[in-house]
Amino acid sequence: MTENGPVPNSKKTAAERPAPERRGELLATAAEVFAAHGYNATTVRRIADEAGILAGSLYYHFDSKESMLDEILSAFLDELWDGYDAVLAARLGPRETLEALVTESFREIDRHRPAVAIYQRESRHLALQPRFAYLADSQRRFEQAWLGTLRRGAAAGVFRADLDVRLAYRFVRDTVWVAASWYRPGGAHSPEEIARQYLSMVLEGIAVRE
Amino acid sequence: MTENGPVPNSKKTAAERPAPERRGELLATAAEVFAAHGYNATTVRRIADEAGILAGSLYYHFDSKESMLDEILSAFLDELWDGYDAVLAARLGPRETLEALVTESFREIDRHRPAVAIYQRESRHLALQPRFAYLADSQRRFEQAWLGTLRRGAAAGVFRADLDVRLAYRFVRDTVWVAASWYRPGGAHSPEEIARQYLSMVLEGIAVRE
DNA sequence: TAACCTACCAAACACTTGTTAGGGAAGGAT
DNA sequence: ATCCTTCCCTAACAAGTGTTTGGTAGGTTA
Repeated sequence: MTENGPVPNSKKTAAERPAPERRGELLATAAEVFAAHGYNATTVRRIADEAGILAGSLYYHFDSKESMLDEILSAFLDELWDGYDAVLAARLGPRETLEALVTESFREIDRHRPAVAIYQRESRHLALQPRFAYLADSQRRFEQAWLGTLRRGAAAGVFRADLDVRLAYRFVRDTVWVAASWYRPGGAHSPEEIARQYLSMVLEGIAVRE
Repeated sequence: MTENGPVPNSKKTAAERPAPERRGELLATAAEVFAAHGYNATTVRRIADEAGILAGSLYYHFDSKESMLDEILSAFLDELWDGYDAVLAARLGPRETLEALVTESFREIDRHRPAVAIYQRESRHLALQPRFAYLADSQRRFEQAWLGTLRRGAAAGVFRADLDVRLAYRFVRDTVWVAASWYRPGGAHSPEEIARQYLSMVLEGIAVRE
């Protein structure tokens, strides 16, 4: 029955994968626990507890703890790039592209907060494993999109040219994504409102102009 | 000899503590490994490997893995507050206080990069444990210092008053401290240079003024 | 009724974890 | 020569880890 003897990390094909509704619920609770306590500190028994089942029962739905993490992260990145690609395909000006990317990012944080938190915490060392190589790919594309926009803007005279572009890139990137560590859906501000204020700070600064 | 039978987390007194030079080296390598892989994912055998000794030998110098973490974090926070308190005691204007706090923060990142990285990754859930209650205290003082400065500046008309102050606080705080995740000592920019550019972005924005 | 599928449980497996106990080599002090 | 201190090793322990195996209640299909 199980022919995956010596082969590690064998993914089940879509055909033999069980009905997806329950999977989704379990992945959601797993993501929540991963985000709260970190991947390594999270035991499969804890996830199962939270879901109201026993640890072994998780293995009816998933190959391994690692494959849960894999599915959470790749689902998030797939959706993220759907949004980013739509923005980039519109070929707006640099400033409008930046605004759209920031807004889109906050929407993703709103929809995938646990996944974003996990990504931030674990992606650096996960990207070294072959299984999670797509994290490194994604990071490259990410840098390309943001850095390119900033460079275009500096060349076009809409962004300041006296700044180190890579510093500015990390500045904008970090500013946006660390929000996942404190953002709580259903809070006082909508994602769009947060994006508006963040953009105002990043673009205009917090100092009063004289 | 060891009278710490049922008492958990018993700290050794300064008198019975061994010579501090070796401790310092071991703490430095432990901090490096913690920062790279996360506290929970780091095994004491890994730390010992990196130090060229065996796992059990660590327990000649330290009570437990947790006490290593404790010492790393509290040493960092002690030094951080030495610097912050000096800045706050100077009673500068809001803008100058902000500039001094940011510059001081980047200096701390330069000197305690691993500790800062660990702090960011683990402080949230560590603060819940009684042993690490000082993390929560520190975070309260931290918020007080920064939020107070921003509020003073908004009232004095040097910072924009149309922004949500708490959003601005998190904005400034995060932009500064996440730098620890990519900063490498001895890189192209000195801490002061990075602080200068970050302050320029935070205060004036990255957009060109018309 | 019989066969089957889904989603779970109960119990164990091999392994890794932080930690401890006892010992010993090197070197300085007495 | 003896003692003491420092620093480490060897070898094990108990608890916790991810995972597997075989079984089973309950519903659906034939």
